[in-house]
Amino acid sequence: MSATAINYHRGMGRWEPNARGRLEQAALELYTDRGFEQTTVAEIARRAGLTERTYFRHFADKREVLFGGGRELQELLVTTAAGAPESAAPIDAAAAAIEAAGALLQGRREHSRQRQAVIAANPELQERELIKLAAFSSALADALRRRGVDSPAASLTAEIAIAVFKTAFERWHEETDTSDLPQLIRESFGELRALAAAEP
Amino acid sequence: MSATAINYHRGMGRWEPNARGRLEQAALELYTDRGFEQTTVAEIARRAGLTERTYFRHFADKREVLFGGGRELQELLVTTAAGAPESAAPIDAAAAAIEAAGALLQGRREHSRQRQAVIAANPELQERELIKLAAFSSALADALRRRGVDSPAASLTAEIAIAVFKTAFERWHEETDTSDLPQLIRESFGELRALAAAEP
DNA sequence: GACCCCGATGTCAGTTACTGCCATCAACCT
DNA sequence: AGGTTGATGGCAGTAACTGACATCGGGGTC
Repeated sequence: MSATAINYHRGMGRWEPNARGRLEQAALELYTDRGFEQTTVAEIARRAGLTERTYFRHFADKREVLFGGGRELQELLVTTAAGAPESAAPIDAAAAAIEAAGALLQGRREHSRQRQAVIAANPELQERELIKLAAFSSALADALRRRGVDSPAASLTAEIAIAVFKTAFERWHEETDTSDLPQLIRESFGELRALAAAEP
Repeated sequence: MSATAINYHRGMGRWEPNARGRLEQAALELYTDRGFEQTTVAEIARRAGLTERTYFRHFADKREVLFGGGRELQELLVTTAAGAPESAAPIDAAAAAIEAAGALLQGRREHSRQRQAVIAANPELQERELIKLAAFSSALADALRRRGVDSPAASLTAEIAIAVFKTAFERWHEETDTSDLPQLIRESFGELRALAAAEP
């Protein structure tokens, strides 16, 4: 196992490297230009220098090509929640996890915005987005349970944390100037406390 | 416009009446018995005494046949939220709406359980369920805004209300005895206040 | 009652997402 | 040198969905 990584120069191997990444970029471009429905998988593959059959070896379906980054985000959520101080209340551990995820996204603002514009234009893509968020919620709830939180409370806390994230994320994309996503998340959690505490 | 309804006896018209309802029932049966993926739209249509093409005139796709009842529920949510006392806080108006929806579902417990079992067994159906819930959330948020609630607060409150509904709905299906969904919803809203108010 | 229109359905052809199976061939291992 | 592996291509097949046109009983018009 000497220096195997040496072989990964452009064109050194039998195929161009990073086929997956090329597919993701080609898809985002085509979905942006023509729209999701007006794009065929064959076109995406052709632009990436591959065939349709190979596309489906990298992604389960036509939508999944936009959602590859989810795993990374989910792991960050889970590890951050798990790493919160023992003394932190469930909602605060969840808030810390959401903030960390926000900090990660802060770096890729333009990419995130372009991707979100594509998703906003198509209900099928919104469905996929929602089930990914539900998976985040489920993973976060598991992390809270590992902290000793009661099971239904963990589910509810995680759902609420994701709901807060959604509203902050939306605001972040709406704002024209370079705004700070973690800051927006903190503000939204503040709103949450006010709303839930409200007595008529 | 004399008694036109008289014509709606079984077999009196050119076609059997209630084609839509027959499709819904046939689909639920087949999805329950063989599973969603193992059922074709042609089979559903055949069991309902119709053709595949006619199925797609009643429902936009293979999944939608399970989600016809959504409009009714959404209207109840909106009208209940709108009808809450002016003095009620946003979260309380939302809670009242969710409770009313729960009361409606309480009547169809067995049907709801069978439907939910089918959905739980298939990710594509879960995606559709999630986007329907998101639509409920959006409609509820609009109703709150019409009450004068600040726009982001309305979104967040509605999202939280739906999250509470989801956890209560899940518990309702898990319990073996005949439990009361509105009661479970009230309990879950109580939990919410405790969680959001928690200070470490 | 002859006529006509309408609306729900049927028929058929076509596109496209997705899958299974087998072939290819450069890199790697022994 | 020879066998193995892994990413790819090619090809045929299924099933979801769509558009265009045909059918025909019911209800209204005159």
